[in-house]
Amino acid sequence: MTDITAAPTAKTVYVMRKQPRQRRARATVDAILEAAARILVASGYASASTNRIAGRAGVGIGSLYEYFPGKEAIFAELRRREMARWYAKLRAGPVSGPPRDVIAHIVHTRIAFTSANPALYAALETEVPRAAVAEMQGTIQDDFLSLSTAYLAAHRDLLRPKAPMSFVSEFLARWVNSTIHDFAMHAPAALAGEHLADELIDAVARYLLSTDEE
Amino acid sequence: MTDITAAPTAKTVYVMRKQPRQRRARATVDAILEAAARILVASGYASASTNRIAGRAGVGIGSLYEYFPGKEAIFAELRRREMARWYAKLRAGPVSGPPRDVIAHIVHTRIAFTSANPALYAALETEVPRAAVAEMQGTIQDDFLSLSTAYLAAHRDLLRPKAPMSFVSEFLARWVNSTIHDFAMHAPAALAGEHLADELIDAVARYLLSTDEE
DNA sequence: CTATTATCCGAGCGATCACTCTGGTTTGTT
DNA sequence: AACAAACCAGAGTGATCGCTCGGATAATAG
Repeated sequence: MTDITAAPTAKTVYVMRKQPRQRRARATVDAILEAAARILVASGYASASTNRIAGRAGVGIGSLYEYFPGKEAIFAELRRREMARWYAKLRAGPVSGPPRDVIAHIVHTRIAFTSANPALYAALETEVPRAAVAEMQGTIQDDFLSLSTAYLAAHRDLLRPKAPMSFVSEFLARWVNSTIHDFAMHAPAALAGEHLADELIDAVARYLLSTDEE
Repeated sequence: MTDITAAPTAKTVYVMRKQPRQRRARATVDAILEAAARILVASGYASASTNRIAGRAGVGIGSLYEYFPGKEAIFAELRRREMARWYAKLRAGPVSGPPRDVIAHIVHTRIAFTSANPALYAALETEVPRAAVAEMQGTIQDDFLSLSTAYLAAHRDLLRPKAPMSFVSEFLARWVNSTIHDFAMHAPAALAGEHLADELIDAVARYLLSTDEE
């Protein structure tokens, strides 16, 4: 006599069971992740069953569960790797220097990251339940934020907004990030054009700095 | 001999099968939608099965399928109703007049809408697969955009940006919308404060208008 | 009151799901 | 060569899923 209105007990484990040690095993994991990405893009999260992923990857279902405790963990790992790629690129550019250059670098990097594999990015952001990646937003996203905060603090004298520095920093990070994200979702064609980057950089600069030139 | 790697045939019908005609039936539909919302918020989209929704709503599973062709249609309808509420509020305020007033009205309305039922809003936006609501983005969202476009065109002489008007309009709509959305998702506490609205209005005004005052 | 239409119900069906378990194969070590 | 550890495989299991169908009940029309 089970109560159908009750919530099923969730396990919520989003970490890999173990890391592959041999080259062969690393290839297996990569194949699983690639298959998961392909199915996700083509058919959505709901139809990306573990059996189907394993089948497409050319590995046994047992091998899949050797490394991943469940379906969510696969996509969490997929997203983790994508994010790491972005953050590396972000760190590679000018993270200190004239504000306009830093702003431009961040905007361009963010757009480039989104454009690299638009379909996968969109699917990861919209199809995969947020719970599966909630933990990760406490790592990389926070790093991004603290980077922004540190930069602003170092250039405090140039800044116009009189709201608390901590808020301005968060406001900027979310603004840039979410706007590009929104374009990527609903108007991906605009990512390739020049207007988006130009206007965004312009808007941020006008908000952040006192208007002196021109 | 079925191919496990193949995608299952999707039906993709997101419209109600029929509208309830009697009062009794309208109550049934409302109960279903409310139960769906509650379960979605409490346990997520994945565990919001049709059987569970019907059970929680206190109606037979057969009644549910009398009005909805499937699970997705329920949440599509739920979202449709939420959106209609927002758009009505938007139209109720000053949609013409001094730019700063209009900007402020849009920002405040948008924040208020998100704050009305934060948990439901968040769940609808993050848990429900986008495919289930893609069609709707062609109706209300477009209305919002055309409203914005019309206003800008009417005040062309005041505007500073030299990018094409059509782009500026889209840029603004996405910027405001996505920024508030992002705060609602990841830092809902900030919605209640004054900084978000103030800084957002300020940033938009500085971007859109020539800096004269101060 | 009768006929018709609208509404409601829930047992149960076929499909699919996530995941386990047992046993075989490859790789590395000594 | 001998052994252990890492890796791979996939048939099968129990649970759950979305959804149908046939018939009961209530509202409305004539």
